[in-house]
Amino acid sequence: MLNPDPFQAQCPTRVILDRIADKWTVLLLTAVAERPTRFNALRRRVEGVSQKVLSQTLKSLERDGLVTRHAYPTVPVTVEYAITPLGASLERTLAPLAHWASEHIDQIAKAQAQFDGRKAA
Amino acid sequence: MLNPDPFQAQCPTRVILDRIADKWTVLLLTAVAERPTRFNALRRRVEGVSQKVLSQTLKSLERDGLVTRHAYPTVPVTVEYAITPLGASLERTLAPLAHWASEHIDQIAKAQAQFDGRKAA
DNA sequence: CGGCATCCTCCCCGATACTG
DNA sequence: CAGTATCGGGGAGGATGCCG
Repeated sequence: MLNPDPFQAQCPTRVILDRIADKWTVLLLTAVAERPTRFNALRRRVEGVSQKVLSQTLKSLERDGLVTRHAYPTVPVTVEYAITPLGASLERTLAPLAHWASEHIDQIAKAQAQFDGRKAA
Repeated sequence: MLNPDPFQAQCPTRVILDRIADKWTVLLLTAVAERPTRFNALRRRVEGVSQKVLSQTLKSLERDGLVTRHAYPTVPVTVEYAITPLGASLERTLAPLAHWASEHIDQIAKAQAQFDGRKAA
């Protein structure tokens, strides 16, 4: 069993955090959770993600069992990514963060302005 | 008002995610939320964080109004970091992630092993 | 359409040394 | 004790080109 202390390197919290705390993972998990989506549709949906990073991120999401990848033998090939039950449960625990963000973004901006103002003064 | 679509670059979700989705921010927020803590105590509590990155991360947490920094004029100086109400509310929305992590870490490990097994085969 | 390979750049982060 | 300054490596991630 892993060390449960959330501040030790090998505890579950740290391991999960190291996996999802990057620029795109949470965003893509959320996007795929909405509905099954094809590669390029995902690329258009999530503004700013490059093809390479999208591919990489989806692959590690697949590896972790959070999304599935299904290739249909059409011409040209169609690839659809979908959420798994495991991924959906993670997405549900992350969803409140989006709500928190919209409700508190103004407070953050205000705090930053105050902090920067004190520095300049 | 900011764009509420969570997949556009300037929406609150993206802004917040860009701020907290790094290696140490969530961890330090959680640690400080437990109790007010001094710099070196924090450093010992959170295994593996370097002095420089701890200092940087605390400063940006302070800038965002998520933690406070209070210096006591002792000799040598004592500096204590504490959570703010804003920081506490963020920490509460992040806390379920730690629970999710301990409950599902085994499933993730299993999915990874299966994925890697298929690749090798 | 959905990738992989390659190259390259930036900046995150660690190590070390020094300061009030 | 609580930082700042400096240096440097490595990896994340962007741009481009090619392929099934």
